Amino acid sequence: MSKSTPKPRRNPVETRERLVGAAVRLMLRQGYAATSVDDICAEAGVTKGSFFHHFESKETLGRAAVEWWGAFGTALYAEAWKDEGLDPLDQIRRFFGIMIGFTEREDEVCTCMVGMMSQELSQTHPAIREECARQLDLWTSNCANMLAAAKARHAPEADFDPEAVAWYLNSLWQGSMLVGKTENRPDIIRSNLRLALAWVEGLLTQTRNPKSEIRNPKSEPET
Amino acid sequence: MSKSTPKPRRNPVETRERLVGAAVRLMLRQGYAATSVDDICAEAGVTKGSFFHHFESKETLGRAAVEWWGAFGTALYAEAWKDEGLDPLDQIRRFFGIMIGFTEREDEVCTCMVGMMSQELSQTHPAIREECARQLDLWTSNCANMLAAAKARHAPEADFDPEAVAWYLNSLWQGSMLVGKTENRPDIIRSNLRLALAWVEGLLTQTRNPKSEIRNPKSEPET
DNA sequence: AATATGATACCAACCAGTCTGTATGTCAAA
DNA sequence: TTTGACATACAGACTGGTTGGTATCATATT
Repeated sequence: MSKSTPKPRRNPVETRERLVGAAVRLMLRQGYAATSVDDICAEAGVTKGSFFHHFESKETLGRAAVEWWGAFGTALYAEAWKDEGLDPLDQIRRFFGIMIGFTEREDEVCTCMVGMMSQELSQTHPAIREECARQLDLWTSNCANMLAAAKARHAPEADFDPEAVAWYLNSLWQGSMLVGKTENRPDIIRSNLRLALAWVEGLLTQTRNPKSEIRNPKSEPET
Repeated sequence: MSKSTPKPRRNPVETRERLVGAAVRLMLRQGYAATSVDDICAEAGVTKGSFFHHFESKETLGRAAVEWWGAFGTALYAEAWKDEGLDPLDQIRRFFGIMIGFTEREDEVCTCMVGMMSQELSQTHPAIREECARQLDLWTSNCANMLAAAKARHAPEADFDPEAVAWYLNSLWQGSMLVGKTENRPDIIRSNLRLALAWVEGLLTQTRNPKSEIRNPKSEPET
């Protein structure tokens, strides 16, 4: 126990983490462009030389910040699907519970790094846009898997496409955080999530779609 | 007819419009912070002296740009409710049709000034956040009115709160544009809108909610 | 003449990124 | 175990360019 890392002056791993953490904190509040490299260095307690030793550019750090947020989210959601044997519908319920919990943190605005960075940068910083897209893909495929499993178990006859529903829920979640932040009303987010969960539960108790003039359209991905 | 404004060199109204238009075009692409006053002046073909004659600051112009976008949107949606006698459910269908149309414009990214500005600035520029909130309020109350009218006419017994559903749809719309832009897949937006319309139609053909364990929660606005 | 517009030059602060130098840790040879 | 060469990690002054905003002056419209 004499060798328990006695606070070395140099700690490249920690320095990197501090920079990424500072970037997440500042950019989550101010956005990307309004956050200067100097701001980040000051927040992290690190100098500029160090910054550019670890990251080749501000954009590179931006990407790393989005990645960090993705890992953070994945860890949060993991609670929902950690139990192997759990009924997928209950997993979905937990999934919604986690999101609702995220709106209930004190003194923390309910917002998403991926949504913020993509909204601000998707048309000018392709590398960051791609990283954001990767994170959305991840969320959606996890969600679609739960939906597909729940459908197989509870309503194999139901007429919905798990992936389309997953994109729908992802969009609703992102938009809810945006609206909640704009209106300063996290209760809207919770209300939206409850309506969406009820809808999903409805989809999964449907044995045969009763009368749907409107059909679920085939998706048409372009380029 | 001799006095039909023979192209005066000075035209404060037009100058103002050119500046607002330039700001909308540039900020819609690059965001607020990344768009400089010089950029805007160049795009508008106007000099800086003129800029600061018409707007006291960049932030003031930002607000004006959000207002402009709101008016632009209102004009678009007006198509849905211009016919006095139209069945409110058909108004809603038109409403969705207008949004779908908005995703189908060629060479134009489907995005929203209000969502962009609010996402980037809501925590640092209160005045702009408030203007964005005003625009969302407008959209939502128009939408809620249609829903309430449709409910009164088609399903007075139905168990849903028009305002909550309107916020839900607003969130879905905003989030869909965000996700569609991130993924470069406008088809996701359309798919989401179709699912949402089907859901709304379902709500309105509901005579008595069949079995709803999950109830529509009372909203709890804070501060 | 008075005022509303617009043009131009200019400013101090700030920007991302570079450069040069120094401190620290590592590892192999002695 | 000591030494010393070397790569990594960090410090901070500096640079060329840009930022939002101002001061001043010119001209058009009333």
